[in-house]
Amino acid sequence: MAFGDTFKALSDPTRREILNLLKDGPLSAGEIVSHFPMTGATISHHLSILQQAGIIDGEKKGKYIYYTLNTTVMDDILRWILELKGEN
Amino acid sequence: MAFGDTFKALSDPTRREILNLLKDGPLSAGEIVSHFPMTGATISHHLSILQQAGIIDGEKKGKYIYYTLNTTVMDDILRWILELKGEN
DNA sequence: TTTTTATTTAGATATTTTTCTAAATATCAA
DNA sequence: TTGATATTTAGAAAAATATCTAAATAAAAA
Repeated sequence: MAFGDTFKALSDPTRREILNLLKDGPLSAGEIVSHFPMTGATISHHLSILQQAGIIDGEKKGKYIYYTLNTTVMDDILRWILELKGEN
Repeated sequence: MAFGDTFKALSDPTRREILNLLKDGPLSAGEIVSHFPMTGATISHHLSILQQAGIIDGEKKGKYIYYTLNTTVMDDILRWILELKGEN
């Protein structure tokens, strides 16, 4: 919800990789897990942190939970950086 | 030097506040310390992390070390976010 | 209904991070 | 040169983080 949560969420390489995967469209938790050498529990934890930070959304469809990017928080980050650069 | 270092550097509130201070121009380590309720050693550590990440530069002038923003790394972050948003 | 599949939650451990105090280094002033 | 000031480095403790295994929950399939 705050910048801290966002940057903290983005500071982990696994989580950034998850975002890159979601760039091409929604994926279920299991599909995401299959891209990493970690357990489902670990990836679930990372997904929870990303969701908490508002960077992704999860929607349950039957047995699966599909995750999608939500870039509105990213816009806040963009603005913060531009502000820092004095280009705003 | 990598995204990880940059986001990790930005994920701490004290460090973000330091960057905000430097937005208005260079400051010595001591001047920066005076804005926080932490010891000089702690702030020195934060400055080191920011410098390691390439977000600030430090130049020694006699007894003092003046720190300045270096926003070129921020441009990489900007591009990464825009890329994620598919606006690029 | 029972079993299987998808995902999360709980609890534990190892690593990393933040912060402190004390000591070290470098520069300036007397 | 001696003493004071500015800053960093070293080492330690507490808190946060990433990861695992095992257990819990929920939905689908048999």
